[in-house]
Amino acid sequence: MKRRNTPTKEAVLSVITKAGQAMSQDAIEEKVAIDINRATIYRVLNRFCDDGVLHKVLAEDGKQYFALCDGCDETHQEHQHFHFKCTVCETLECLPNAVNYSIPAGYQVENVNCVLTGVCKKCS
Amino acid sequence: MKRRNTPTKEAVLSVITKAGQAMSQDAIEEKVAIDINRATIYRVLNRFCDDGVLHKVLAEDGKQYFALCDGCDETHQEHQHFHFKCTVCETLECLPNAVNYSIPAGYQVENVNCVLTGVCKKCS
DNA sequence: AATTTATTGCAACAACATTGCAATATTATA
DNA sequence: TATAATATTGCAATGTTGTTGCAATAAATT
Ligand SMILES: [Mn+2]
Ligand SMILES: [Mn+2]
Ligand SMILES: [Zn+2]
Ligand SMILES: [Zn+2]
Repeated sequence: MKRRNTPTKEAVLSVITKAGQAMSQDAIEEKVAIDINRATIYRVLNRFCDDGVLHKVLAEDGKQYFALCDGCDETHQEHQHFHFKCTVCETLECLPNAVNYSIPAGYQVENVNCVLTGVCKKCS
Repeated sequence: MKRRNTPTKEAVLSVITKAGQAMSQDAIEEKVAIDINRATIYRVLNRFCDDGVLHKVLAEDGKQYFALCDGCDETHQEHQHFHFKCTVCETLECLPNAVNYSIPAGYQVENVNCVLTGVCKKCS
Protein backbone atom coordinates (compact mmCIF):
# COMPACT_ATOMS: atom_id res chain seq x y z
CA MET A 1 0.00 0.00 0.00
CA LYS A 2 2.34 2.74 -1.09
CA ARG A 3 0.76 6.15 -0.61
CA ARG A 4 0.06 8.47 -3.50
CA ASN A 5 -0.05 12.24 -3.50
CA THR A 6 -3.44 13.70 -4.31
CA PRO A 7 -5.02 17.14 -4.16
CA THR A 8 -7.50 15.75 -1.65
CA LYS A 9 -4.84 14.72 0.81
CA GLU A 10 -3.04 18.02 0.50
CA ALA A 11 -6.22 20.04 0.91
CA VAL A 12 -7.28 18.18 4.04
CA LEU A 13 -3.88 18.45 5.68
CA SER A 14 -3.64 22.09 4.75
CA VAL A 15 -6.91 22.92 6.45
CA ILE A 16 -5.90 21.22 9.67
CA THR A 17 -2.48 22.83 9.64
CA LYS A 18 -3.87 26.29 9.08
CA ALA A 19 -6.51 25.85 11.76
CA GLY A 20 -3.82 25.14 14.32
CA GLN A 21 -6.11 22.81 16.21
CA ALA A 22 -7.85 19.48 15.95
CA MET A 23 -10.72 19.26 13.53
CA SER A 24 -13.66 16.97 12.93
CA GLN A 25 -14.77 15.67 9.56
CA ASP A 26 -17.65 18.10 9.21
CA ALA A 27 -15.50 21.08 10.14
CA ILE A 28 -12.94 20.03 7.56
CA GLU A 29 -15.54 19.58 4.88
CA GLU A 30 -16.81 23.05 5.66
CA LYS A 31 -13.44 24.76 5.55
CA VAL A 32 -11.73 22.94 2.73
CA ALA A 33 -11.48 24.76 -0.58
CA ILE A 34 -12.44 21.90 -2.88
CA ASP A 35 -15.39 19.55 -2.73
CA ILE A 36 -14.46 16.28 -1.08
CA ASN A 37 -16.76 13.43 -0.34
CA ARG A 38 -17.50 12.73 3.29
CA ALA A 39 -16.32 9.13 3.16
CA THR A 40 -13.15 10.18 1.42
CA ILE A 41 -12.34 12.68 4.14
CA TYR A 42 -12.64 9.94 6.73
CA ARG A 43 -10.44 7.65 4.70
CA VAL A 44 -7.81 10.31 4.22
CA LEU A 45 -7.83 11.16 7.90
CA ASN A 46 -7.55 7.56 9.01
CA ARG A 47 -4.70 6.99 6.60
CA PHE A 48 -2.88 9.97 8.05
CA CYS A 49 -3.38 8.45 11.48
CA ASP A 50 -1.96 5.15 10.29
CA ASP A 51 1.05 6.98 8.94
CA GLY A 52 1.69 8.95 12.11
CA VAL A 53 0.79 12.29 10.57
CA LEU A 54 -2.34 12.81 12.64
CA HIS A 55 -3.74 11.44 15.85
CA LYS A 56 -7.37 10.87 16.65
CA VAL A 57 -9.23 12.05 19.74
CA LEU A 58 -12.74 11.06 20.68
CA ALA A 59 -14.54 13.92 22.38
CA GLU A 60 -17.58 13.82 24.58
CA ASP A 61 -19.77 15.05 21.76
CA GLY A 62 -19.18 11.64 20.22
CA LYS A 63 -17.14 13.00 17.35
CA GLN A 64 -13.64 12.15 16.26
CA TYR A 65 -11.17 15.00 16.16
CA PHE A 66 -7.95 14.82 14.21
CA ALA A 67 -4.85 16.72 15.31
CA LEU A 68 -1.40 17.08 13.87
CA CYS A 69 1.23 14.85 15.37
CA ASP A 70 4.22 16.69 16.69
CA GLY A 71 7.25 14.56 16.06
CA CYS A 72 5.86 11.19 16.92
CA ASP A 73 6.68 7.68 15.81
CA GLU A 74 4.19 5.04 14.77
CA THR A 75 3.42 4.07 18.36
CA HIS A 76 1.80 7.44 19.09
CA GLN A 77 3.02 7.03 22.65
CA GLU A 78 3.99 10.68 22.90
CA HIS A 79 0.40 11.67 22.28
CA GLN A 80 -0.50 10.90 25.83
CA HIS A 81 -1.40 14.46 26.54
CA PHE A 82 -4.62 16.11 27.61
CA HIS A 83 -7.08 17.66 25.20
CA PHE A 84 -9.51 20.44 25.80
CA LYS A 85 -12.87 20.62 24.08
CA CYS A 86 -14.77 23.89 24.29
CA THR A 87 -18.53 23.52 24.32
CA VAL A 88 -18.99 27.06 23.04
CA CYS A 89 -16.70 27.36 20.03
CA GLU A 90 -16.72 23.60 19.54
CA THR A 91 -12.98 23.44 19.05
CA LEU A 92 -10.64 20.83 20.45
CA GLU A 93 -7.04 21.60 21.18
CA CYS A 94 -4.07 19.59 22.35
CA LEU A 95 -2.74 20.71 25.70
CA PRO A 96 0.97 20.48 26.40
CA ASN A 97 0.38 18.68 29.66
CA ALA A 98 1.30 15.03 29.60
CA VAL A 99 -1.06 12.49 31.10
CA ASN A 100 0.46 10.86 34.14
CA TYR A 101 -1.16 7.65 35.16
CA SER A 102 -0.32 4.48 36.96
CA ILE A 103 -2.15 1.26 36.41
CA PRO A 104 -2.27 -1.99 38.36
CA ALA A 105 0.33 -4.59 37.46
CA GLY A 106 -0.54 -6.78 34.51
CA TYR A 107 -2.43 -4.12 32.62
CA GLN A 108 -1.17 -3.06 29.20
CA VAL A 109 -2.12 0.39 27.97
CA GLU A 110 -2.26 0.70 24.21
CA ASN A 111 -4.01 4.02 23.86
CA VAL A 112 -4.86 7.05 25.93
CA ASN A 113 -7.87 9.28 25.38
CA CYS A 114 -8.13 12.13 27.85
CA VAL A 115 -10.46 15.01 27.14
CA LEU A 116 -11.35 17.90 29.40
CA THR A 117 -14.58 19.55 28.39
CA GLY A 118 -15.61 23.06 29.30
CA VAL A 119 -15.23 26.65 28.17
CA CYS A 120 -11.97 27.89 26.69
CA LYS A 121 -10.29 31.16 27.50
CA LYS A 122 -11.53 32.89 24.39
CA CYS A 123 -15.16 32.00 25.13
CA SER A 124 -15.09 32.77 28.84
CA MET B 1 -40.20 14.93 38.66
CA LYS B 2 -40.36 12.68 41.67
CA ARG B 3 -38.86 9.30 40.89
CA ARG B 4 -40.89 6.12 41.03
CA ASN B 5 -39.68 2.65 41.84
CA THR B 6 -40.06 0.21 39.01
CA PRO B 7 -38.89 -3.33 38.30
CA THR B 8 -37.00 -1.95 35.33
CA LYS B 9 -34.92 0.43 37.38
CA GLU B 10 -34.14 -2.21 39.96
CA ALA B 11 -33.19 -4.77 37.34
CA VAL B 12 -30.82 -2.41 35.54
CA LEU B 13 -29.11 -1.27 38.72
CA SER B 14 -28.86 -4.84 39.93
CA VAL B 15 -27.05 -5.96 36.80
CA ILE B 16 -24.50 -3.16 37.05
CA THR B 17 -23.96 -3.74 40.75
CA LYS B 18 -23.45 -7.45 40.32
CA ALA B 19 -21.08 -6.94 37.41
CA GLY B 20 -18.86 -4.81 39.59
CA GLN B 21 -17.84 -2.70 36.63
CA ALA B 22 -19.16 -0.20 34.14
CA MET B 23 -21.58 -1.49 31.55
CA SER B 24 -22.91 -0.35 28.20
CA GLN B 25 -26.55 -0.44 27.14
CA ASP B 26 -26.16 -3.52 24.99
CA ALA B 27 -24.31 -5.41 27.70
CA ILE B 28 -27.04 -4.54 30.18
CA GLU B 29 -29.79 -5.62 27.83
CA GLU B 30 -27.98 -8.91 27.37
CA LYS B 31 -27.47 -9.62 31.04
CA VAL B 32 -30.68 -8.35 32.55
CA ALA B 33 -33.25 -10.93 33.57
CA ILE B 34 -36.33 -9.26 32.17
CA ASP B 35 -37.00 -7.81 28.74
CA ILE B 36 -36.45 -4.08 28.67
CA ASN B 37 -36.69 -1.83 25.68
CA ARG B 38 -33.49 -0.27 24.42
CA ALA B 39 -34.72 3.29 24.73
CA THR B 40 -35.98 2.60 28.22
CA ILE B 41 -32.59 1.34 29.32
CA TYR B 42 -30.99 4.56 28.12
CA ARG B 43 -33.62 6.62 29.89
CA VAL B 44 -33.16 4.72 33.11
CA LEU B 45 -29.39 5.05 32.91
CA ASN B 46 -29.49 8.76 32.19
CA ARG B 47 -31.89 9.30 35.05
CA PHE B 48 -29.51 7.48 37.37
CA CYS B 49 -26.77 9.79 36.16
CA ASP B 50 -28.89 12.83 36.86
CA ASP B 51 -29.53 11.52 40.34
CA GLY B 52 -25.88 10.85 41.10
CA VAL B 53 -26.31 7.09 41.22
CA LEU B 54 -24.26 6.39 38.09
CA HIS B 55 -21.68 8.24 36.07
CA LYS B 56 -21.15 8.00 32.35
CA VAL B 57 -17.88 7.32 30.55
CA LEU B 58 -17.35 7.54 26.82
CA ALA B 59 -14.90 4.90 25.64
CA GLU B 60 -12.88 4.81 22.46
CA ASP B 61 -15.25 2.29 20.95
CA GLY B 62 -17.76 5.14 20.85
CA LYS B 63 -20.02 3.60 23.44
CA GLN B 64 -21.23 5.03 26.70
CA TYR B 65 -20.40 3.03 29.79
CA PHE B 66 -22.25 3.51 33.05
CA ALA B 67 -20.54 2.94 36.38
CA LEU B 68 -21.73 3.11 39.95
CA CYS B 69 -20.96 6.32 41.75
CA ASP B 70 -19.07 5.89 44.97
CA GLY B 71 -20.23 8.55 47.37
CA CYS B 72 -20.48 11.49 45.07
CA ASP B 73 -22.53 14.65 44.97
CA GLU B 74 -24.41 16.02 41.99
CA THR B 75 -21.33 17.72 40.57
CA HIS B 76 -19.66 14.39 39.91
CA GLN B 77 -16.38 16.13 40.67
CA GLU B 78 -15.04 13.12 42.48
CA HIS B 79 -15.40 11.08 39.35
CA GLN B 80 -12.30 12.56 37.86
CA HIS B 81 -10.51 9.27 37.90
CA PHE B 82 -9.05 7.14 35.15
CA HIS B 83 -10.92 4.34 33.48
CA PHE B 84 -9.56 1.27 31.79
CA LYS B 85 -11.23 -0.32 28.79
CA CYS B 86 -10.08 -3.80 27.80
CA THR B 87 -10.24 -4.50 24.09
CA VAL B 88 -10.41 -8.24 24.70
CA CYS B 89 -13.14 -8.71 27.29
CA GLU B 90 -14.74 -5.39 26.33
CA THR B 91 -15.17 -4.36 29.94
CA LEU B 92 -14.57 -0.92 31.38
CA GLU B 93 -13.55 -0.41 34.96
CA CYS B 94 -12.99 2.60 37.15
CA LEU B 95 -9.42 2.91 38.39
CA PRO B 96 -8.76 4.40 41.80
CA ASN B 97 -6.21 6.83 40.41
CA ALA B 98 -7.37 10.41 40.30
CA VAL B 99 -6.75 12.47 37.19
CA ASN B 100 -4.32 15.29 37.87
CA TYR B 101 -4.34 18.00 35.30
CA SER B 102 -3.47 21.64 35.03
CA ILE B 103 -4.92 23.91 32.41
CA PRO B 104 -3.99 27.37 31.17
CA ALA B 105 -5.54 30.29 33.00
CA GLY B 106 -9.00 31.25 31.84
CA TYR B 107 -10.09 27.73 31.01
CA GLN B 108 -13.06 26.25 32.84
CA VAL B 109 -13.28 22.48 33.04
CA GLU B 110 -16.79 21.14 33.40
CA ASN B 111 -16.22 17.49 32.70
CA VAL B 112 -13.39 15.00 32.58
CA ASN B 113 -13.30 11.88 30.43
CA CYS B 114 -10.12 9.86 30.69
CA VAL B 115 -9.96 6.35 29.32
CA LEU B 116 -6.94 4.10 29.00
CA THR B 117 -7.48 1.38 26.43
CA GLY B 118 -5.56 -1.86 26.28
CA VAL B 119 -5.55 -5.36 27.69
CA CYS B 120 -6.53 -6.02 31.27
CA LYS B 121 -4.73 -8.32 33.66
CA LYS B 122 -7.20 -11.14 33.23
CA CYS B 123 -6.83 -11.10 29.45
CA SER B 124 -3.06 -10.75 29.32
C1' DA C 1 -61.28 3.57 44.19
C1' DA C 2 -60.11 7.50 41.62
C1' DT C 3 -56.58 10.77 40.15
C1' DT C 4 -52.18 12.32 38.82
C1' DT C 5 -48.25 11.77 36.20
C1' DA C 6 -43.78 9.23 35.97
C1' DT C 7 -42.45 5.43 33.31
C1' DT C 8 -42.43 2.34 29.46
C1' DG C 9 -42.70 0.27 24.60
C1' DC C 10 -42.64 1.13 20.04
C1' DA C 11 -41.32 3.20 15.99
C1' DA C 12 -39.18 6.75 13.89
C1' DC C 13 -35.47 9.67 13.72
C1' DA C 14 -30.78 11.67 14.19
C1' DA C 15 -25.84 11.77 14.11
C1' DC C 16 -21.57 9.90 13.07
C1' DA C 17 -18.75 6.63 10.78
C1' DT C 18 -17.76 2.65 7.67
C1' DT C 19 -17.99 -0.34 3.49
C1' DG C 20 -18.74 -2.32 -1.36
C1' DC C 21 -18.07 -1.29 -5.86
C1' DA C 22 -17.21 0.90 -10.06
C1' DA C 23 -14.78 4.89 -11.90
C1' DT C 24 -10.74 7.70 -11.75
C1' DA C 25 -6.12 9.23 -11.19
C1' DT C 26 -1.39 8.51 -9.67
C1' DT C 27 2.80 6.06 -10.05
C1' DA C 28 5.78 2.75 -11.95
C1' DT C 29 7.34 0.33 -15.93
C1' DA C 30 8.20 -0.71 -20.68
C1' DT D 1 5.58 8.65 -24.31
C1' DA D 2 2.40 4.84 -23.96
C1' DT D 3 0.86 1.11 -21.05
C1' DA D 4 -0.01 -1.36 -16.89
C1' DA D 5 -0.77 -1.75 -12.00
C1' DT D 6 -3.18 -0.24 -8.22
C1' DA D 7 -4.07 3.44 -4.81
C1' DT D 8 -7.63 6.74 -4.38
C1' DT D 9 -12.17 8.64 -4.87
C1' DG D 10 -17.40 9.32 -5.28
C1' DC D 11 -21.60 7.48 -4.47
C1' DA D 12 -24.97 5.01 -2.24
C1' DA D 13 -25.97 1.86 1.02
C1' DT D 14 -25.25 0.16 5.46
C1' DG D 15 -23.94 -0.01 10.40
C1' DT D 16 -23.84 1.59 15.09
C1' DT D 17 -25.10 4.23 18.88
C1' DG D 18 -28.20 7.16 21.09
C1' DT D 19 -32.50 10.21 21.25
C1' DT D 20 -37.44 11.59 20.79
C1' DG D 21 -42.69 11.78 20.04
C1' DC D 22 -46.61 9.66 21.46
C1' DA D 23 -49.90 6.62 23.26
C1' DA D 24 -50.34 3.00 26.75
C1' DT D 25 -49.17 1.53 31.30
C1' DA D 26 -48.31 1.58 36.07
C1' DA D 27 -46.68 3.74 40.50
C1' DA D 28 -47.77 6.99 43.97
C1' DT D 29 -51.01 9.99 46.15
C1' DT D 30 -55.45 11.35 47.78
MN1 LIG E 1 -3.39 15.73 20.79
MN1 LIG F 1 -15.62 5.90 36.98
ZN1 LIG G 1 -14.18 28.16 23.04
ZN1 LIG H 1 -9.97 -7.92 29.60
